[in-house]
Amino acid sequence: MGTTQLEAAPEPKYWHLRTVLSEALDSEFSVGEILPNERDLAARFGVARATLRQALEQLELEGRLQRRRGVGTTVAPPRVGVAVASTDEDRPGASADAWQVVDSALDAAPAAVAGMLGVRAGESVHVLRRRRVSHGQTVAAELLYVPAASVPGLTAIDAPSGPARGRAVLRELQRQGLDGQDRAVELGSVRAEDAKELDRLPGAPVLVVTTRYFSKGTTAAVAVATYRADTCRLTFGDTPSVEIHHTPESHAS
Amino acid sequence: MGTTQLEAAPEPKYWHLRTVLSEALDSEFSVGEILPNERDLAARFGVARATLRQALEQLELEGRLQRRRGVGTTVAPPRVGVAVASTDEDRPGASADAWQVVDSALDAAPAAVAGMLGVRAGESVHVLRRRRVSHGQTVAAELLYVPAASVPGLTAIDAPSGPARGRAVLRELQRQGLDGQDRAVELGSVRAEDAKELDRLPGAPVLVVTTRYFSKGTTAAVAVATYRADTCRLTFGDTPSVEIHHTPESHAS
DNA sequence: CAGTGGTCTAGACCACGGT
DNA sequence: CCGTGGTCTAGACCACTGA
Repeated sequence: MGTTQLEAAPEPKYWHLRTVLSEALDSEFSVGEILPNERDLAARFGVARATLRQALEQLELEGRLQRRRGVGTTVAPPRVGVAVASTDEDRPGASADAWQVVDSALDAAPAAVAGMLGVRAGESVHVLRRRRVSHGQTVAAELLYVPAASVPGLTAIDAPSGPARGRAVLRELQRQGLDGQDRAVELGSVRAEDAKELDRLPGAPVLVVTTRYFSKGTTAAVAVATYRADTCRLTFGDTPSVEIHHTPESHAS
Repeated sequence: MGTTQLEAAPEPKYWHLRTVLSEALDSEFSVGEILPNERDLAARFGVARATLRQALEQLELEGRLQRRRGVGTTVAPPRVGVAVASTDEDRPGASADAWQVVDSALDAAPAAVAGMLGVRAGESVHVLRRRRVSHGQTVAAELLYVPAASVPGLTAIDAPSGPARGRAVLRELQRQGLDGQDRAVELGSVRAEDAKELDRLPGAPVLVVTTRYFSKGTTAAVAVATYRADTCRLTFGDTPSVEIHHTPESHAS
């Protein structure tokens, strides 16, 4: 290729590109602005499209870019802070704007979940599908597993499944009283099933938050929530949604 | 390619491959076992190496695989749970085994950090480099920013920089009394500088934990810690390091 | 429809680890 | 030194969006 670079750089091209583009984003582009298409950009930098894409991938991972098939690549807004540790997250009333029940049914608990719940693997539990919307965008999809034993007062008046039933389960769970929570955060990839709802392709990176709800010394429920890693910053603590300038590349010197 | 698959699958090859490999890992491989090399695997599945690599990348992201140049691809152990919200994380005595001070110096605070600390951008603050070791492996690198105003009692007896000075800063910070913390977790990529320490290539995914320490109503310090996303599960809450079966693909139905 | 990003291929060479 | 994964290329075709 050309003789543009004169550095003795053992630095990969895509990484250098990432840096160059990152700086360009800071200085020459504004949020929402659309970048030149990948073929043009690759040509402009004198690299193959695959290499250019590797750099774009990084920037998307860091929440700097947003790419949509058929549309283009745009400059992403700073990540939104979503509060994960609010105390009354599951109270249907208080959290109506944060979580909405999509569906509910009785289903077998996966082995990992069954273990945490202390029920037999494959035992049927309530499975609530919930969705979290923030700033007009779905930022998280969740599966909430509630063993029948945790909601003894649940009547059969409501339908056996559906959103209404789900809300009834939540109400009853809340009525039992929850005295503690326990969370873990790890990196994962979107299941094909959640991909559409989160408007991402299968395999896109997500932050998986596993929550255990305790009641009277036992694990009353387990929630597995997947947050879009590109657009979300999970906040914990007393001051939930303080706006912080985004931290693209882990931290600067 | 061959006529092995008979599905009308609009599913990408790499995604299908990921699933197949994932199941194979569950049933036919044990932790630490070394997989066939990428060229062989690609040939075996009748795909290009790039496609095979895309599948491996996914599995590595999910913490199922570990790839090392010059060595090979091995089956990764379940992610280790690292407690992030323990109350006395910064007490030098109690956390000696978790965090170790690598270095310390006075340096300009990056804009984002300066904003949180309430100091002028570029103002000189104590910058502590710390490292967290778990199960004999470095799982996190951290930069702790402490403005001079937060450690008024700091004497000039110790060296102006170096690990010893860092420990002195920590001691003094602890002596001032911290009355609260505030955390945010987001996805990022390893800086080139941290890459070596974490034994990862630049750009590898990390969980960036930004912590603000409060004292007497003001932000006394800010820490930016980057955890290896492939090997770590961040835990919050009362029961820190309970072993949970890993959750590879966000969650199973 | 044209234009975008997403997938896939079949090569090549490089950087690194261990022998 | 060889074998490994990591980078890079130059193409091709597909899936989706919006005019």
